[in-house]
Amino acid sequence: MGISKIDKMHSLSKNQQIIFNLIDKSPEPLKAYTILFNVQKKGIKAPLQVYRALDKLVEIGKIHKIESRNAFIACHNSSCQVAKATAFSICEICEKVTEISSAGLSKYLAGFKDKDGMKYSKYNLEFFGLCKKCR
Amino acid sequence: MGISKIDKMHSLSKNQQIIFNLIDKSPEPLKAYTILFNVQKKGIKAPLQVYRALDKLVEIGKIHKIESRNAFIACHNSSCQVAKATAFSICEICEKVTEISSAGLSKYLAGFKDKDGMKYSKYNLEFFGLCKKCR
DNA sequence: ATTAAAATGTTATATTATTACATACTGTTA
DNA sequence: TAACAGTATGTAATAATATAACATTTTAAT
Repeated sequence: MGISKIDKMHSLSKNQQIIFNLIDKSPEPLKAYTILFNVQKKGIKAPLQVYRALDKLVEIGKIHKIESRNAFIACHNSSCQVAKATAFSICEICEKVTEISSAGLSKYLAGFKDKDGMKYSKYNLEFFGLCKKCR
Repeated sequence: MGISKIDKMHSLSKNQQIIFNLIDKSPEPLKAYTILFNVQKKGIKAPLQVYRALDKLVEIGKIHKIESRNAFIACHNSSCQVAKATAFSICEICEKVTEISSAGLSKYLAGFKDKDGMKYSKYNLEFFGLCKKCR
């Protein structure tokens, strides 16, 4: 992709860093209160502290919310600097969630216009099915 | 589309009918507790009665859940008999939600395979932007 | 009539998320 | 460096969303 634009430095605050680390090393999406439970030993005691950090991390694109599951996953799509174009596959048995990085898909959706010619600035797509292991 | 397959008759139960009617005539997505408030005069008193009807209505494709808003909208896409392929546009200012019926979009997504060749049995897509009125 | 599936009614509770308010930290610029 | 604005934190209370558990009734097909 040639020389990439320098990422805006979003140096994470203490709570943001703690919560991002937890989500980033988790193999599965984490729910807010699971996160809360896991960071209480680090001094984060209240739901609001978690939600505030989650909101910010979503805003800057470090994590994504899986809307159908009310859970959060670290961004694994290097091209996604902001939370504006997300796609996931979700296994309906084991609940494994994977972020989909498909240039074709993102190009198609970013260019999609509805019948009134309206284009959209963001989207979230969740695919459901059975993962390899569960079939 | 020629002679259509006879729809399986899902005659709605009393609670299902009451709740579907309310959602169907609403110009905007309704939340579960808004529904509850509005049907209490009809004898539906508890959240669970609402959620059970909602679950069934979603299952048979009469309504859809807008996941990012925790709200429910009647299906306005004649081709969608079951809740397996849904796409919406959502205005980030006025929160107007419209179901998108695009043959091209549904064909593209129904045929989408990820990089492992995996196909999915369902999807939900939510586009975000500003509607005509809000721009 | 019997029966299985679906739907209902009711209470209690679990889970997810926000409001309100006070305080502290960070980086910029006058 | 003082003042300021923007961001982040801490804390308590509460609002909003959703499900568990159990008893009963209705529906629709034998």
